Amino acid sequence: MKTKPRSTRRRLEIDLDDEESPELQTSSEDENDKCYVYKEKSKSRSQEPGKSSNRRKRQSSQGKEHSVRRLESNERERQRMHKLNNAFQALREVIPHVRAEKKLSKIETLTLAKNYINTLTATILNMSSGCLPDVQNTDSGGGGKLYQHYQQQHGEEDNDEHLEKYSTQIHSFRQGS
DNA sequence: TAGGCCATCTGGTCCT
DNA sequence: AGGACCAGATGGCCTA
Repeated sequence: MKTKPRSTRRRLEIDLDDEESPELQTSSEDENDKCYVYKEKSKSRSQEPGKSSNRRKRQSSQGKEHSVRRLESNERERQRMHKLNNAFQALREVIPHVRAEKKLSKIETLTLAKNYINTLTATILNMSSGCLPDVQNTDSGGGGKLYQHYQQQHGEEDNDEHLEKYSTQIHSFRQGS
């Protein structure tokens, strides 16, 4: 269980008057929700040959303006990631799975979703086999296009394989892999 | 304690 | 030009 909201876990607090101390410091104000002060991260990247000095020069020449833009950019990136996480959550809610007491990870969510879609597609094709609409005369999609697309993606695979695969996967997640 | 998962920061690149 | 997107880095939390 995650006891602490992660959204407020770390925040950049750039001291606009001090740009020359590349180090990580902890704020002692709140021990329960530590707020880290990142002066400069990603050392390995900034030490790439030919790049480090340019970045340093640019930052010191533009100083505060750069820092302000960085903060705005960080905020937008957080919002973007929050949207992405909301989408993951929405996906989790529509995927049937057995491990309801534990949240699916992102990779589990994507993998299950893919196999769930395959299973549904296979089921639909099984149900509609023998009465597929004429592909040539339909331009609005429907079973024909679905069938075409499915065949392109899966060739001659047995439809039942997907149900079996999905079912197996659900059980492996159940066992907490 | 190691490993998995995650949030956040960051600089580069793409797109509008 | 500025925002969106991406991938790498980092460090915190949790569980086996």
